[in-house]
Amino acid sequence: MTVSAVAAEGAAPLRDFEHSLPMQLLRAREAAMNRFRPMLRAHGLTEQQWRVIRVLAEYPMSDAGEIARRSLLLSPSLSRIVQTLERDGLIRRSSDALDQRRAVFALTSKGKRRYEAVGPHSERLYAEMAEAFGAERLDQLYELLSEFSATLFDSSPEPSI
Amino acid sequence: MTVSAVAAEGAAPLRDFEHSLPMQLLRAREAAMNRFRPMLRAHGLTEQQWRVIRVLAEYPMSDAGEIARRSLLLSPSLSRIVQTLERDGLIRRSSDALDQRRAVFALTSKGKRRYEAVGPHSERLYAEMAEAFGAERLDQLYELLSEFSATLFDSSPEPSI
DNA sequence: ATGATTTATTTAACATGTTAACTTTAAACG
DNA sequence: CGTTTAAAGTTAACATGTTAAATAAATCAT
Repeated sequence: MTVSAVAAEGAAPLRDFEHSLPMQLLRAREAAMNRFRPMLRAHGLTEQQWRVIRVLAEYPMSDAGEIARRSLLLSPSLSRIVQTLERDGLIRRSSDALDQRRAVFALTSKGKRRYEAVGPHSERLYAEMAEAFGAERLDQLYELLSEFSATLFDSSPEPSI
Repeated sequence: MTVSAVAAEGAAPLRDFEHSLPMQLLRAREAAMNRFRPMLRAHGLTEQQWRVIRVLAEYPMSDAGEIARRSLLLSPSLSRIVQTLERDGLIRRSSDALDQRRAVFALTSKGKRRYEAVGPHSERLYAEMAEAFGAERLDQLYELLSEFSATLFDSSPEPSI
């Protein structure tokens, strides 16, 4: 009997949650990130700081909302992270003249150098991961995950009306 | 060109990391947990506390190491969580007579009642999720994730020798 | 047995996750 | 216009994530 077959039976006892999809998602992400974190740490960055830096490398002058959305960070977390990155001289904030509520951010030259120093390592680890698992299966997994996220965001149980 | 095809080309620029597998894993997990967290919060539990309670419901008298492994929590996190759960009267700790380093934990009757109160809601949300995405695809995704984790844990770049 | 080493767990320190409340500025409305 | 409401960020408070160090008890090796 499959995992979801168990879940589909209303009368079944609680399925073994260690083998639930949310736990497998967590396990898979940990498996992936355990390869990246030591490298990032060696460059003085956390995983989340690196996500913010990458967003700003691709989309300079993003405001906080855009950075948060692209990096999958909640705004309170992002708010602290940009303070740290600014303190460390990796990013620079400037105020938007048209909307005083907004601040826009960009990498400093130090931030760009950091990005260029870390990037190749990130690429290498990703390529190793892709090779270990297989490119086709990686794509298949990626597609399934995309559809899963899209399905669940659409069918939200409590719409935020 | 596929995602991993981009990653496989050494000379390619940094792929769009928002569409990397680690980000999709994060997105998918958030999509799933956003359905569970409000319910857990209504019962006065965090996601991690609920994971610990479920382990103890299935495996009473587990020691900290076993709980940590089964709930995918690092031991420092678990150490704080069991303190909170003990303070709230949901679990009870007792010392192992054979190994004084270990403490073993079990649900109190209050903890069991909480488990029985939350369980059906958890089941229902999981079943809704399975129905929205489709049972077969859910199983397919689960299997791919299992293989992914197994592959990456095996081929660890820096063996902890 | 006793000193060295390993194992289990906790503590420390800092960063982030999560929800709620708050502040400030824009936009909407009368 | 002035008032109200909505939007963008920040702060607050507590919980967890992450790494390193510390503590204590068991095991190993003389």
